[in-house]
Amino acid sequence: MFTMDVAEVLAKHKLRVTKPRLQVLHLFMTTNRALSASEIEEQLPGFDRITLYRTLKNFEGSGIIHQAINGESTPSFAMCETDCTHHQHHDDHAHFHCTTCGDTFCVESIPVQLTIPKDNVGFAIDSMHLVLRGTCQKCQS
Amino acid sequence: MFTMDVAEVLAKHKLRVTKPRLQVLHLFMTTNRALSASEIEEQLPGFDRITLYRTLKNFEGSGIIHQAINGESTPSFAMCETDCTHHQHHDDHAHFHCTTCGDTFCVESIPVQLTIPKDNVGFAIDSMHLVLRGTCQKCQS
DNA sequence: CTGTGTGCAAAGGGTTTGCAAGTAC
DNA sequence: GTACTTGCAAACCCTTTGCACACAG
Repeated sequence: MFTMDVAEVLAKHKLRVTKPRLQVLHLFMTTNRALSASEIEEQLPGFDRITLYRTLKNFEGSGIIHQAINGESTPSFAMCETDCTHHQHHDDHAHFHCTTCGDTFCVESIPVQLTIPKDNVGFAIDSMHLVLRGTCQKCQS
Repeated sequence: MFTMDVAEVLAKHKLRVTKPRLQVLHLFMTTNRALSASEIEEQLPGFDRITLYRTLKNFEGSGIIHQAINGESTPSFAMCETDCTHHQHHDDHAHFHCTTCGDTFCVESIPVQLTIPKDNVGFAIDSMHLVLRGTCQKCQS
């Protein structure tokens, strides 16, 4: 039963196992793209919106999900594929955003690593994000 | 007098020369970083907020400014360094965002070009954005 | 003169905070 | 039992829309 796996993930990250958290985490574990708060609300009718925002913040802080920077004003989140600690996320891949349907996908086939010389521009770079925008396969009629 | 240059830019993009547009454009032309709507409001006390949003949208549509994707939920804009047409912006460089002070800078020394194979992931890629996040020189005490 | 731009009010969407009741451990 | 979590209300940005007046060309 799926609840077992989902609960284990919560426990591993030292989060209390509650129904809202199980619902949201299960959704992420069965979705192959990044989700925004409003998309999650559509998938979980009746889910309390405030609880959702707090859940997302908790999951992100615990390293269960990472924010997929996609150039939109409303943030999307996706599951971290490997273990992430609180301060070091492993979202070292590009993200693609379809400007037609609004979906955001992790593109793990395009890795992103901190290869830029860190000091030749005077900035201390903590993270790099590669954002691809265009039209996804489904929307290419 | 600076007004001359600013007005010329507006005229070149076939925009009517009005006081609000001159103010906003002058601010962009004398600022070496990307600006959000709220930052512009701070710089231009008394400026009408609605007019500001419309001005930014007009400037972006005319290719005078481009949106600097920086991973924040509130968009920032910077001047296009070369001529941009309505549909093809030349913001082909990385953007750095300081997570301490919130400033966003264009990093023209790091070019970004559409070199990714366009079809090996099923996406038709229209634009690529490289976002660097960390601490700017000023905030590195 | 004509069409575009401005500025005010109002509304809309996303997100956060305060607090009492509920629940995981 | 205790501390954490939920869920409701309310508030808080940021941004857009409608409309009358003003102004650039």
